[in-house]
Amino acid sequence: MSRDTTGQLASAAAASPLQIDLARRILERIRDSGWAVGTRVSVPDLARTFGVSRSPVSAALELLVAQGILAGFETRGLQLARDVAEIDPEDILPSSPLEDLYRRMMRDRSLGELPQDVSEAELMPRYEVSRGVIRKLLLRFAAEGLVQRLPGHGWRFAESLVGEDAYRESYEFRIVVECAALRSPMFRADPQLLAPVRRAHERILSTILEGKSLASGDEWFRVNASFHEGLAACSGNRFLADAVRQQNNLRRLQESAGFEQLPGERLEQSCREHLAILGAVEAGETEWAEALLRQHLRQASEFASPARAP
Amino acid sequence: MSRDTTGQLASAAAASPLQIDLARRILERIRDSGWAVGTRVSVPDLARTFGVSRSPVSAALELLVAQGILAGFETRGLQLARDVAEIDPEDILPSSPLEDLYRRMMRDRSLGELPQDVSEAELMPRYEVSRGVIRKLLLRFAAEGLVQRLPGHGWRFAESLVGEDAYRESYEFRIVVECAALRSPMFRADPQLLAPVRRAHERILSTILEGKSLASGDEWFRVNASFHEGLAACSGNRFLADAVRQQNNLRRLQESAGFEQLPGERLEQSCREHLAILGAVEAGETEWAEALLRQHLRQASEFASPARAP
DNA sequence: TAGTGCATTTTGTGCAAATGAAAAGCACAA
DNA sequence: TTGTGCTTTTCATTTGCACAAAATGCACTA
Repeated sequence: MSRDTTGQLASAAAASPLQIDLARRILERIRDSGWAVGTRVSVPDLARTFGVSRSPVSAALELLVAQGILAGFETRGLQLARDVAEIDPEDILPSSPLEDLYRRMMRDRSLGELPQDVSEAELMPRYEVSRGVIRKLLLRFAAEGLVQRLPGHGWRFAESLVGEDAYRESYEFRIVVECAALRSPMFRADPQLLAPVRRAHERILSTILEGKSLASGDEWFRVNASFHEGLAACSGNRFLADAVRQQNNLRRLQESAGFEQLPGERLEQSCREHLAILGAVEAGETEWAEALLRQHLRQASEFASPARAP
Repeated sequence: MSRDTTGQLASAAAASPLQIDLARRILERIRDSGWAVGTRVSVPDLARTFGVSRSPVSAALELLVAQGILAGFETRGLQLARDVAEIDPEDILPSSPLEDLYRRMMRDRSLGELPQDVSEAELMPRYEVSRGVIRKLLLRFAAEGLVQRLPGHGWRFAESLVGEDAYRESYEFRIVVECAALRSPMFRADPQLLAPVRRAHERILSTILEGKSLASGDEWFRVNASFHEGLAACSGNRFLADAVRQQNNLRRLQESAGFEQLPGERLEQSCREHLAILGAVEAGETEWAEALLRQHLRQASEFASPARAP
């Protein structure tokens, strides 16, 4: 059976971004819920969970079948075919060409290979993609404040790409919002929300302690995001929760485009700090939790000015 | 000479948005610099000032010529033909159909005539515009946090501020964010930013004191928004500023249904409170300003649970 | 020397058809 | 009932082209 460069089955029809995304989330869900081999996988159930129709879910499951993670029952339907604890979603799923391009453009700009002012027509042949793709990317950059439209023709990159300014401001904002979340009068530690977060942290911590490096940097980013979003969600204030989620979304791509990796020790420390904060929250000691959280964020910001951070 | 419904010369070729925008800015520049009738108007000079090429500037000047504001020299070139102090740019320049549609959609949503979840295909026939236009509008709403893409198909409008909970949460969020803005270490009272805000408040206040009612409810909304956004902008933290702006957008969505009127006395009080806060900020007494602001927001929230508020 | 008017080139937008993907419906099986 | 497998329908993205608008160059003049 022939495989292409990314290790995917070449025979599979091209998967849509939504399908790939769903496949990843389904995989994570299976892993975090600890399903046993042989468990039935229900399409309508997953479709409800993720708020989409059955079509893309079916296609996503097909991807997983192609990877040998799922298999058909003898009669019909699908079941879990093997243990997924050791599987890293990033390794087996195709990566989006759009995200690759995003990183590439960002790198090119920071290396000075792209001028400050660019036109769409200039970028099209350079990256060998259609105008639509370029537009989409530029709009995304613009939403993140990394680029802005010039009147008339062209776009201009911001002075500092991932500049220290933006970093400082981002951390300041997060301290404000997340601490306010803990202090909110409606704050309630929701075990159903926080338990999976705790499990994910414990899993990561044990991975580190076994001396293995993390499967992917992206994994830590996700767990980190789930921690902060989970806390904010407990605040009972949708706007605080939204603000935290928004920050995470904004930073996701920039982080993954970053060059420096977070050293293992720092990662371990972050993980422990998160667990400590979770402990304080679950014990109802929100003031102590707030102090820990503030300290955690401050350290993180000092640690990594223009680098990835917890 | 025939004129269309907006009072424009019908004969003129359709002007592009950039041209209209330039015409307005040129007009404001002429007015604010107090040019005398007969002053020469230089195209390359204006082009440099606004960072565009000469083409759109020429076209913008054509618009002004058509309005009798500029006239050709006998030989060549253009000159100012009349005093512009009394001219309101809004009155003479064509208005963008996109802007009108933006308001219309917002109003329809706030009145419940649009469902929370919409598809592009559903909006196209409803507003009788092409997909491109719908798309552009939805992207704009999305950038303002009023709408978000659903996975798969469709878009979803943000939870509106209906209901006690949402209101309370919104005020809690604003207190957190705006007070943090005042406390930000990078906070600098920028006169260039705050002076127009102050002037607008004084204008409104004097209008009230003369016993006249406000020109439009929308006017107070805009001034109010500019106050809060202006303060946040002084924080030097773009995320704080964005968060405030987003809240205002949400509120605007709510109020574009626009039936509730703020009683005159409450409006006057809000106005005075704003001015007091501005005074404290300009005097560098940010702590006092913060106390005032917190009080102001708290009162506003108590005053108007499900109604318009400052 | 800077500005104008016009011509040319470059760049971006709008539209419609074609393609691809998701939603919705239905018969049937466990 | 709930889930599956398939089909049909609806919806959205892509693509290519025609057109509109902005940028640029040049000859000419005050």
